[in-house]
Amino acid sequence: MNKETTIYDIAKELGVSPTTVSRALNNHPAVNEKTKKKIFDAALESGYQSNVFAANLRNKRTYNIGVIVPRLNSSFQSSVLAGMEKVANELGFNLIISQSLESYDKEVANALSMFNSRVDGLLVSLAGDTENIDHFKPFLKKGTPLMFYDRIAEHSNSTGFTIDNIQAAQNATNHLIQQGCKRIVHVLRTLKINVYADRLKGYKYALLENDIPFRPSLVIYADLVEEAGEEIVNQILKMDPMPDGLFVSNDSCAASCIRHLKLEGIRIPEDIAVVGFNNEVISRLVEPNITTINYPGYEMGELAMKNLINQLEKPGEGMLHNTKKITLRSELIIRESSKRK
Amino acid sequence: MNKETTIYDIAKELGVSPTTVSRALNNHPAVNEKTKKKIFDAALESGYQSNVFAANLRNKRTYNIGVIVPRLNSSFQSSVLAGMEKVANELGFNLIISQSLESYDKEVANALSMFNSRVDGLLVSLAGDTENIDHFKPFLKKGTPLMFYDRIAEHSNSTGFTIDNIQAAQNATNHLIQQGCKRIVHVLRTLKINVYADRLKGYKYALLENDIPFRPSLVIYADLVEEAGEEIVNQILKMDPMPDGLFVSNDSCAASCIRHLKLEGIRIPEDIAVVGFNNEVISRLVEPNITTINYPGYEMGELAMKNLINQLEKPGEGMLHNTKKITLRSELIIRESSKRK
DNA sequence: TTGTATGCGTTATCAT
DNA sequence: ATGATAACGCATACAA
Repeated sequence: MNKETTIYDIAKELGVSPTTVSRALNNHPAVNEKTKKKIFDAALESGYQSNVFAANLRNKRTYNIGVIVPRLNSSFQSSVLAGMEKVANELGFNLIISQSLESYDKEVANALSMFNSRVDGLLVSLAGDTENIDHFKPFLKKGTPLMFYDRIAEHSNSTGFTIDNIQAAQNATNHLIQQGCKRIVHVLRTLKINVYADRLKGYKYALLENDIPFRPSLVIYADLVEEAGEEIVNQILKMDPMPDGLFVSNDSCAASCIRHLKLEGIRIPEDIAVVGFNNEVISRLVEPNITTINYPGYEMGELAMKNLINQLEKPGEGMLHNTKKITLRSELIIRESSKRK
Repeated sequence: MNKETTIYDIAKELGVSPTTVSRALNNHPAVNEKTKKKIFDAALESGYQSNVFAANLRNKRTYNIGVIVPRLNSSFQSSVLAGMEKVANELGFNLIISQSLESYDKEVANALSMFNSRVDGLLVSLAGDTENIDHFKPFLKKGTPLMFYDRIAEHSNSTGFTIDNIQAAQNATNHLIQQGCKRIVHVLRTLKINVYADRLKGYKYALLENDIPFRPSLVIYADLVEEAGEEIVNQILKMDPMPDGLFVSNDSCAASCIRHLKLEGIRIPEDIAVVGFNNEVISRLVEPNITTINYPGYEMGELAMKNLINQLEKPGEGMLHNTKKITLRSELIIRESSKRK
């Protein structure tokens, strides 16, 4: 391992001081153009590479943003991350990503690791297990910007990016009712996560609005993955009378349900009308195409990252520095899986 | 911003030297158990947090691994990343992720940024644009482990993780031929990427094996995204005579093709038998289910990360330190989209 | 077992 | 416009 070039080496080589080299390399205005040129040339020549640690040690900044996601291999989450990465990259920040795998313990460990890595800011979508967010307190105490997205901490003071899940679910359910559905099954993951709790609320509101009684037996809790469809359909088949509407909290799972319903000879949407959530690619490819809620994940990622970095650069000044909740627009996209008229 | 606790503060508080504190905190054997206990307590009490930069500045290690992917929001890539993150996390490494968005220029910029961030190792899946890999030379020169996966650099000396794309495509094509197909369309992205070049080879080999002439007009180059299906189907419809087999290089695109073929009244698999690639979730949800090649992305991510870190920890000793290519098992999964008998 | 002194590479302060 | 110096916080060679 040959020693690396430092500003001292360049300084010695050119007969100037390290300070001047540092200034030149950082485009400080108060340095002669000719000197600057010389220094840049020498730096290039020698393959000089700025040592970020030394710089960080002084600056107390890392230009790293941490992101904690429930899982990386989710259609929605990877869209969000793509949006975040794009913005971060453009603004000169790196993304450190870790997954909680829906486990509170892992989330705590990841938060600690992010804290020790001294990320400049942190974006989090909470794990399903998480009931308190004390593990993020060190960030707040230190003044490190912390924001949540999608699965947000309702009762914290941190900014959260969401869609209006209540309204979205209400729209979805209302739409099913308008199509003539009277017994609508709702499939969600867990009430611990705000996202699903809100959607259940919206579902209930819509029923109420239409004088349809809420039946707890029509709410199914399931892992919203492709594999869950079969079991969900089994439960539906056992219901008597059979439901005539199905509102599933994500599209992959809705697609899986549709597939298994069809295998049982049930017609979609005639026998059961189906609505999904997220507007994943899959909703446009299965047959029939799935009515869904467009959830702008990529845009949410961009927006969240922009705001986080904005707060970083201009503390206390950013438009959102004391905003608690940013709600993105989402809308119902009606397709064949629910269209009866 | 209140000043942070350092080992000096703890040292002063306890009347010992900073050295002792440093040693205690790092579990150095040569330190009295009682002293160690005292120091740990004081550290906990004061909310001491080790400064990674100062440590890195000395150690010249970051415990950060860089990953450059073509895009984050891809079903395959996010599986790989999930596998990588799991292993890295368990072994105490952070993941810095950036996307090239298939652009050579962005890849170069990202590589530079990773280099400046001094990642301990780098994992790369190349952009579609990339024709040379000189931008990774600094890593090699410095001795930073560099490995490729999926889209590997064929003529470099770096380890690459792949599946046998030639064999996989050959199997897929052979299967279609066995189902009675004589005019098989192959859809791929670009020959610049080894993955697709190899698959085209496998496709050709299978034809050759079965005395079917290779017709360049049956090879379609397209962006393998959901949106591309319509245009691909348009091209197919113009072919005379109509093809009777379709081998698409990923499942989302295959699903999209199937959808548009069906909209045109073409029966799958009777009129055209279809094979996809990757064994994405979608392949099990559309109708008919898509015959595909199982590409173990998650496992590839795990394996690549394990090997990279292994090389990091035991330079020159790892089982793979001088291996050029690791090939994972992949297999043809036959489903309804191609099954004629 | 513990401590002293020094270097890691950069940048901010102050002086020239 | 440039330079000398100190400080960032840690870890290690060497000394005791």
